[in-house]
Amino acid sequence: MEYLADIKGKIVESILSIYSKNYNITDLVFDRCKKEFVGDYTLVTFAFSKNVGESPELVGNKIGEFLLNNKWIHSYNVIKGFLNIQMTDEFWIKNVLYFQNTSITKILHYQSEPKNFLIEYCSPNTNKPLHLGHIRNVLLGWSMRNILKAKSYDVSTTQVINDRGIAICKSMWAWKQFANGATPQSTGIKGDHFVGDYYVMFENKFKEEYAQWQSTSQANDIYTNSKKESESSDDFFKRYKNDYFNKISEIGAQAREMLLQWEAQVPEVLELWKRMNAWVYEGFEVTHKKLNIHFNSCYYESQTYLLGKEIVQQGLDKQVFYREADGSVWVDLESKGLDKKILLRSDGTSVYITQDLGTAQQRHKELNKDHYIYVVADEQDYHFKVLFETLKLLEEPYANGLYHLAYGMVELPTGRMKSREGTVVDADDLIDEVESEAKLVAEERGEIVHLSDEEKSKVYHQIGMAALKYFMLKVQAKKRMIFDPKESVDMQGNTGPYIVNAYVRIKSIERRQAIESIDQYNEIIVEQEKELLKLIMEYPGIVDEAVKQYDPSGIANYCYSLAKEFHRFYHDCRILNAETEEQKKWRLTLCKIVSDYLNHGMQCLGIDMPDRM
RNA sequence: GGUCUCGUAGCUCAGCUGGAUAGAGCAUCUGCCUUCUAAGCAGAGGGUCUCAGGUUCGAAUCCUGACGGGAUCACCA
Repeated sequence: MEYLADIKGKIVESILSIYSKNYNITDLVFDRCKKEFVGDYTLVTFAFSKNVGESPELVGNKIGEFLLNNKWIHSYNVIKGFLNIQMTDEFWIKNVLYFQNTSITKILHYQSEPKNFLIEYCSPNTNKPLHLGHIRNVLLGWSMRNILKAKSYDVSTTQVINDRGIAICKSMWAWKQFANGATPQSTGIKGDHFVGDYYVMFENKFKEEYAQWQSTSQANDIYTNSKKESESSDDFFKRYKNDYFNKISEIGAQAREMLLQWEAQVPEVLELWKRMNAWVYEGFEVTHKKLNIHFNSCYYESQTYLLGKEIVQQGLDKQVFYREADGSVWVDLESKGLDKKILLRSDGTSVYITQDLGTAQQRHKELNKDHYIYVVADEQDYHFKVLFETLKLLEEPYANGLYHLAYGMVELPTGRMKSREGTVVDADDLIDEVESEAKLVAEERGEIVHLSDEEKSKVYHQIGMAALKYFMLKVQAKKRMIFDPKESVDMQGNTGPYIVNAYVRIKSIERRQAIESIDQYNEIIVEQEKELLKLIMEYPGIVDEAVKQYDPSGIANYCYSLAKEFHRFYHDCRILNAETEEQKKWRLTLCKIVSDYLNHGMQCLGIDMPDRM
C-alpha cells in the first residue's frame, strides 16, 4: 500500500486519540490541496467539527498539531474548515521507492477478491459492415475487459452475431439477382462491404418498386381507406412502408420466401447464406484486427433464436408467468415499476426477449460466471430492465450478476446517423482516415524518417488509433456523444497523441540513458515532481472507480492529466542535464514510473503506444 | 401522454460519495525551439453551471417543480 494510506490512518488515529471517536477515512473529506493554497493535502473539518461541538479552526489545529509527530508531515496551516498539510521530502522519496519496486499489477491487485466476468459486446448484423456506433461499443467493451483484467479478475468476451433474419435474406436476394456470381475475391471488395452493398441494392430496388406502386389505383384505394385524418399521402406512405413490404411488395415476398426456405433448411438457400456470412466474417475479422479487439467466443442467433421456450415453460410451472386466453405467455412486472411483457406469441413462436432469456441461461450453464455484462446502446435500457427482472423472478442463480453497460448513442454534428440518408460513418473508412491524418502530421515532423516503411506504417496506425480510441473513450459511457469527424483526427491538445507524445518523450530519453533503480535521494524535490507523484498515487483509486462505474472514461481523463503534468515537468525541469548525477537518476526513475503508468492506463483503454512518433 | 435520461465557456467535454476563487481542449489573440521529440510549454480573453424553489455552515453536485433536447413505450429485432 502506498504511503498516503498511512497518512489517512494517522488522521483516523488522531481523531480517536483527541476525541475518542472512531471514524472511517471514507467518512472524512481528504483530498489533494488546491494549487492556490499552501499544502499537499487537505482535510475538510466542517462536518466533523459540528459533531464534536468545536469550531472547524480548532479541530483543524488540534489534528494538525497531532500529525506533526509523524515524520511524513512537514507542516500544516488552517484556513477556516480546511486543514492543509505539507509532506516531508522523505514522504515523496518513500513513495518513489515504493512505485519503483512494486508492479502496477500488484498494486491494483491489493485487496482485490477473485471474480469472473463475461462481457458481451459488438453484436453486429451480418448484412452490413461495422459503423461508428459499433466502434463506440467495441472500444467500451474491450476497454472494460482490460480494466477488469488489470484488477486480476477472470474475464472473457463474447459477441452475439445476428446472422439470420430478413436482413441477410435481402442481401442474398440481391446477390442472386444482380451479382452474376461475383465474390469479394473477384471484385476485390472487403467481404462485409460486399454483402452490405447488396443489401443497399435491395433497398434501392425496393424503394423504386414502392414509389412506382404509389401511383397505382390499389395504392390510392388503400390510402383513402386507411389514412388518418388530414394525413398527407407522403406521411401515409412513409408509415405504410413496412406493411407494403410484408403484404404487397413483390421483391419483399421473394425475400420473405427466402427466409422461410432458410427456416425450412432448403440446401440451396442455406448454402448461399453460409457463403455470404463467411464473407462478412472475413471482413469483420480485418476490422477487429485493426482495432485490436478479440472475442473468446461467438454466439450465433441462427443457433440461439429458438432458445428460451423451455425457460418460459419453467416460468409457467413456477407460476411467475401467465398464459392469456389466446395462448400467448406474459410476465407481469408492474410491481417492479415496469409493464406486462409478452414472452411467447400466441402461435407459440419466440419474440426478441425469449431468445435473450434462453441465451442467458445457456451461457450460464456453459460458462458459470459471476457477472455478465451486456454492452448495448442505451436505447435498449427498458429491454434489459425487463430481461433482468424476469430472470430475477425466475430466481436464476446468476440474475443478480447481470449488468447492462449502456452507452449513449453516437451522433454527428448534423444529427443522428441514418443509413437511409447515407450519413452512417463506416468503421473502416474512419480508421483509414485517422491513420492517414497521423501519417500526414508525422511526415511533416520528420522524427521517424529513418524507420523502415513497415515500421512507419505501424506507428501511423498506432497514433491514428490512439486518436480515435481516446476520442471515443474520454466521454462518459452513459452520455450520448457528438462525434465530429474533424475533431476525431485532431492530434493536439486533449487527445490520444498528446498522451502518446508524453510517453514517447520518455522513451526517447531512455534510449539515451539507461535507467538504474535508486534507493535514496538527498536533494530538493521540486513542485513539478510532487505533482506527478500525487497523480501516480491516485491511479489505483481511478481504476477502482472505473470498475465500480463500469466506465473507462475516468482512466482516459487520468491519462491526460498525467501526460499534461509530465509535459509541464519536461518543459520546466532538465532530466539528462539535471544539476547533479543524483538528481538525474531520481528524475529518470520518475520518468520510468510515469511511462509505466501512462502505458498501463492506455493499455486499459486498448491503446497501444509506439516508442517514437 | 407514461417511464428513463441529459442540460456546465462560441464548440466538444471534465468536475457530480456536497467543500476554498467552476476546469481542460478546440477556436481567437500573445510569447517560447543553438538545451532531453514544439503532436510541447507559458499567458490573455471567454461562465447567471437552463430556470425557480428547497435541504445547510456550505450546492454545478442532493431533493422538488418548470423549461428544453434525446431515448423508449410492437405478438419488430
